[in-house]
Amino acid sequence: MNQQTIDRIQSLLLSDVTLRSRQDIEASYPPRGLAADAIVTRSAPSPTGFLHIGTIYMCLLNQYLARQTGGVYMLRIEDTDKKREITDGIAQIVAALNAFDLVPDEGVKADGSSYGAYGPYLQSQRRELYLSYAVDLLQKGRAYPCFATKEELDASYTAQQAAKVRPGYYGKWALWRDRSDQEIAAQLDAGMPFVLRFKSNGSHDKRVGFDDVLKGHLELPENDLDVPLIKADGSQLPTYHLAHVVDDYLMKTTFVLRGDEWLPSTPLHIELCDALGIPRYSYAHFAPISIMDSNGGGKRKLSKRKDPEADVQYWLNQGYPIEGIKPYLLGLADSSFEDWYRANPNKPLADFRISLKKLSASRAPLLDTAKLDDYTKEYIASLPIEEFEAELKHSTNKAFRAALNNADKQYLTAVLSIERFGDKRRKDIAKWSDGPDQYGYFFDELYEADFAPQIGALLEAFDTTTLTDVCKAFFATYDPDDDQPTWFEKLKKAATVTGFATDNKAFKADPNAFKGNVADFAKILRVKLTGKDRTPDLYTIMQVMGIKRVKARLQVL
RNA sequence: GGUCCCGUCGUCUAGCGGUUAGGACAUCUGGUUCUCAUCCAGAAGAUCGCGGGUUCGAGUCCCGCCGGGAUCACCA
Repeated sequence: MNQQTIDRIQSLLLSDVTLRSRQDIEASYPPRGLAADAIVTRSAPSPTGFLHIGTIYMCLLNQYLARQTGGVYMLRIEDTDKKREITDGIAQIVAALNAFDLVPDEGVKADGSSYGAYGPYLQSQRRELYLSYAVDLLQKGRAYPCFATKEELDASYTAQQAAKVRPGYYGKWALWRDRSDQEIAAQLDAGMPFVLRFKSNGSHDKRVGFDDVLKGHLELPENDLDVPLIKADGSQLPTYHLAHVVDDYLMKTTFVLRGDEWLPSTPLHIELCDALGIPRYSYAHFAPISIMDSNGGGKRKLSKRKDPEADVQYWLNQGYPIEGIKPYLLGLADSSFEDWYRANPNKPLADFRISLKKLSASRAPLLDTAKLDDYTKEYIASLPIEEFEAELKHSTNKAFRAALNNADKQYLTAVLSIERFGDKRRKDIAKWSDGPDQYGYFFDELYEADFAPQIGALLEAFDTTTLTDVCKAFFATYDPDDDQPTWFEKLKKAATVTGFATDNKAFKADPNAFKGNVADFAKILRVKLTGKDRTPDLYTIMQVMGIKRVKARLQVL
């Protein structure tokens, strides 16, 4: 292209922004003056859909690495694809980061406004910056306009497949790379839109080497693709590639931590850095969270489309406590976390230091619900009763919430105190949505509505007379003032009277001689009282419920 | 298909030339004078993807193969 053509392209690119010299721009992004080993990270999600659990994972990693080195952790919103953007995308991201205590040192707020000295942190507001660098490339002969239509590109791709060559816009397949000034002028005269492409000097047969922080020294084929730099969709916004290289340069990112799906495009980013004359980045490509395919397809990357689990909201809606999810994610990132967590139950999670060595060993962390449940059960069991109560009262189950709020304060405390102290705490709640099932039966309205209907099915092995006899025999001697051993002695006596075995050996020797054993006897009482066959200790339940309620539920009038 | 990454119990992993291949979660058994959970004790579970080398000796180093994953958009 001659200078005239170049200048014409430039003025088209700069139709509504003023060109800033790189010197001018770079002067307003001074060095950060941090210690040499301080890591500056950024996470750069795009507001294009629900918030991916992988995004939270990435932010967590970025925050830890920055914080533990006295560095800076930034949030940059990559809103360069206006077609896919959703309306409250940014607010969603910010809210989730808040909830997970991953608030960035610099970044954007829910309303999209930036905070921090290296902003703006919203890419759509940095357009003149990208355009200035794009023009720099254009003037240096490292960028050119491409007027190829979708159809032409598709045809090219088809031809490449037929010829069994590597697909892509490169070399002789780069349709507009070597067009004459006349041809370009003709398109421009006709007012055709163009995409500004990078003019690659690389060769697929040569290799670039670089040291990945996590994967070690890598030798990849050089980039030879003339990728789009500035879109032709009318937005004049950059593609990820240009944006990444420009932003991280200006924002002084020292550590580009990103999912390893980016590995193949790293040679391109290196070439872009070289073409722009800026230093190459330190890349840290980590393995993204994967999942076991429910259709027997084996392990694969979490998919936004196929896996509801990929959506952070999926976990939050079910009431998984964030304080339980976070340690789980930390364990995924660094396998030494589990030991640390156990050894330091009272230290804040922020005290843990993620080791790069361990992170690099984390190859394909699998989202394992059973293990997550273990973490969240442990967390919920460890909660002080006041917090436990407060969280349960946030339940999404309306009736349960009402029951808790209307309950007598003393009664509620007694209910929630069951097996919540000492070493043998109950660990049967993994998520807050489990609350109604575990505690609902203590409240009469819920017992009637949700639990009593189950009784028949649970006790179908016994005939009605037996059930009546059991309840009567037990209640005849029941005294709430009895201590636990006395209570149990009486229970055994009642069991004997109604034909149940109290000697398990005798029962096992001749089961037909009895209606059941003590366990069966207790089960009848348990199910009558709670509508469940799995509950905490029966004695305590009766103590908490009070004699009136016990009597009513055993239906002994 | 090209390119790259990866390959130790069901799952996540420890391992960094000599180990009875360790742990966690899950599973199972027994005990904790009532169920479940918890807790305690214990069990089972890995021919370290396969085949060749190098070495006195290989999960650990080298080569080949196989398998899985990622990527090849005006999406990030």
